[in-house]
Parts: sequence; C-alpha cells; structure tokens
Amino acid sequence: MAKSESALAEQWQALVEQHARVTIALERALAEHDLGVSEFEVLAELASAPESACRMQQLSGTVHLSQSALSRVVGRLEDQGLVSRSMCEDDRRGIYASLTEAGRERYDLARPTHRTVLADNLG
Amino acid sequence: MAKSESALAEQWQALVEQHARVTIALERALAEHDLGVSEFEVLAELASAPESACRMQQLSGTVHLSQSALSRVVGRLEDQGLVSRSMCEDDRRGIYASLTEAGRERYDLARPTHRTVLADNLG
DNA sequence: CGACAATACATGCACATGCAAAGGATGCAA
DNA sequence: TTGCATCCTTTGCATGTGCATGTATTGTCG
Repeated sequence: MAKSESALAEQWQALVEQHARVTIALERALAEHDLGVSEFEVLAELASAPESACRMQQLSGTVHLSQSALSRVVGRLEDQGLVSRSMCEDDRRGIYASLTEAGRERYDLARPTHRTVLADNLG
Repeated sequence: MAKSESALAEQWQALVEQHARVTIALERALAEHDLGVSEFEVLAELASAPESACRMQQLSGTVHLSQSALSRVVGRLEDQGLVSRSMCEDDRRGIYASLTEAGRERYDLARPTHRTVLADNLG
C-alpha cells in the first residue's frame, strides 16, 4: 500500500532533521580538531584503505562531493600536511592521495570524537 | 548494548546517502517549477499555516535554516511574487510572511512533483 | 522617565560547494 | 604515429549558507 502524502512528508522531515542534527553536532565537535565533516570523511576513507592511499577517482565514489570540491578538500588537507599526493605508477594519469604520519595522528585523535557524536545522536 | 563504531559509521553513511539522494532528486525535480528545496519548504509551511501567513521567527523553527538564510529565502520568494512581507501590528519588530495568490498556485503545482519524488526515493 | 538589555530582522562578509571550461599528462586503439 | 578518450588540476563564476554585526523596536529595571 502506498503511503499518504503526509506520511511521506513526515518521514522526509524526520530524515532531514536527524541529518541536520548530526551534521551540526559533527561540525562543532570536529572543529576542535581543525577538521570539517568532508575533511574527516576523506581521512577516514584513506585510513581504511590499503597502504593508507587511494586514487582520487575512487575517493570521488565514496565521498559525496563533486570532483572540483574533492580536489579542493584534498588540497586543504595537503596544505595542512595531513595528506600527500603522489603519482600513480600503473596509470600515470591517476593520483594517489595518501595519509601522512600527521594525518594518521590527527585522524586517530578525531575518531573518538566522531564516534561519540554519532553514538549520542543516532541512539 | 552500545553499537560498535563500524555499525554506527555504516548507519550514518546510509543516512547521509539517502539524504543526498533524495535532496538531489528533489532539487532537480523542483527546478522545473523554479523552486529550490528551501523555497518549497517555506511555501509548504506557509500553505499549511492559518491565513497562509506566519512570522519569520516561527518559520525559523520549522525550516532548517539559520535566521539569515531564512531571511534571504523569503526575500527570493518575495522577488518572485510568491510571498509578501508585511509588518506585524502587535509587535512592530516582527514580520509576517504571507503566501500570495501566485505563491499558492506555484505550490499547488509543485506539490505533486514533490510527492512523487519522495514516494520514489523513500520507498 | 531614562538607560540598558533583549528581541526580530536585514545585511556585509567569508567560505564551501557545484558547474563548466581549459589545460596537461597519459593511455589506448586504429 | 595519429587521434581520441581518460584522469586529474585549476580557475572563474554563481549560489546558498553561517557568523557577526547593524538597525529598529520592545521590555525591564532603577
């Protein structure tokens, strides 16, 4: 049976509300580590990748950002020394973004914060 | 029992993904009516209010926008003639945003689109 | 009554994002 | 080799948002 319009609207409203609540909380919490939500997402993806490195194209799939936005996020992370870019050997058009030592440390520091916020807001 | 970190992360990821999917679909669909998601939300709220009018402050509570962003959304709607602003008589600091005839029509036109997108993406 | 805080909006500014276009390096196939 | 597609960076522009601030009005306290 199809849902009524109001039921759909309420469900959507609830989803938006939860998303907004968690996002704002995350943003605030991660600010203490000088990270944004997008930045953390990228770090998390890299951290879980083999060799702590990943092609941009692959990142583009998991992170919800346009190509240009992703390029800029990685650029910011590079400026902070958390990520380094290097050529891809098998396909030299590609670029590997790899987590640096500092990046790993920053991520490890921020992870408990991230986890706590999720636990508090997704209960 | 508390959820594991990975379970939390997956749940969050799923939420973000769904939110992004629906939002993008809505944005695309509503574009045919020259409306953004925020604009539609405001119209919907006004349409369901008594007298089709509402104080900014009250709107601010239901719509997930900062006060300044809300002020601008209403400004855009006013530019399009879909909403009109008028002084509040009992408290002259306050402002009523009220749906115009054109606003009601636009909303009625866009509502089926909105409903369809939700039905297709929240199933 | 008069000074001062609080409220309701509007606006200036910074910034993140998406889109689109241009460019450089490389891979691939005819 | 030539030509075209792919992967990525960079840039310019428009837009939407939040934060901080400004302005006008209201409320409060002495």
